[in-house]
Amino acid sequence: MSEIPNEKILTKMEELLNVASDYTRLKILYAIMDEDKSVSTIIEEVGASQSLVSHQLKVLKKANLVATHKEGTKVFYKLADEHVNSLLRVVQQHAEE
Amino acid sequence: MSEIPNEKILTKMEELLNVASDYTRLKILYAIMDEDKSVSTIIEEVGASQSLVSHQLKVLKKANLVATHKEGTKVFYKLADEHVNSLLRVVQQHAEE
DNA sequence: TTGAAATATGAACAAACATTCATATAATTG
DNA sequence: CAATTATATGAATGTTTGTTCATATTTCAA
Repeated sequence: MSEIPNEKILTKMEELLNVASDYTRLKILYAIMDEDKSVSTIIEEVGASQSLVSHQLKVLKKANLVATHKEGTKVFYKLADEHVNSLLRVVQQHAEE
Repeated sequence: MSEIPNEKILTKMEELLNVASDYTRLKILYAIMDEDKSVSTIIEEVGASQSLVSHQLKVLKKANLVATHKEGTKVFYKLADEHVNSLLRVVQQHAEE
C-alpha cells in the first residue's frame, strides 16, 4: 500500500517538480545532461537571453538540481545528481507516447 | 548524447511536470495510486475542500493523468497509466534523501 | 588602470495559478 | 415531485512566477 507521504516529503516533491516544470529550465537541464558547460555555451544552445538563463540557473542551483565550478571568468554548470537524469527520462518517455 | 528534445516534446514534459507539481494534486495522485476511489473518499483522505479537490481533479483529468468512471451518483478516479506511478516514485526517492 | 568578456542581480510587469465562496447540475430515494 | 447526496462550475482574488531591461560585479589581459 502506498500511503500519502508526509508533509515534509510532499513539499520537497512539489519543489522539485515545480523547478523542473519550466520550458527554459528543461532545456538547460538537457544542455548540461552529458557534460558540464559554461553559462555562455548554455545560452547559445538553449537560445534564450543571457539574463533569463542566468536567472533560471540560479533557480536550479537554489533547488540543488545543478552544481557549479569556476574556471577563470567562466562558470560551469552540471546536473547535481542522478535523480535529475531519471526524472527527465521518465517524463520524456511519457511525453513521447 | 542526449540532445535537447524538440519543442513539442518539451512542451508536453513541461505540462506533465506542471500538473504534478502541486501539493494538493500530489496528495490526490497518491490517494488513488493503489485503487480507484470516489471523489468523496478522495476529499476525506486528502483533507481539502470539496471545491478544491473537484477543481484539481479536473486539472488532472484534462492533462490525462487520471481516468474516471461513474457508478450511480459517484465518480471514481484512478491513475491514467504507469508513467504517473514511475514519476511519483522517482521524485519521492529524490525527496527522501 | 582601463577595457572587455562573462556572469549575476534587481526592479517592473503581465500572465498564470491555487484557493475560496456561492451556485449549479445530476442522480437517487421517499 | 421534493429532498438529499455527490460532483462540477464560475467568478473573484491574492500570490507566485517567467521574462525583459538596465545595471552591477568579477576576472583577466593589454
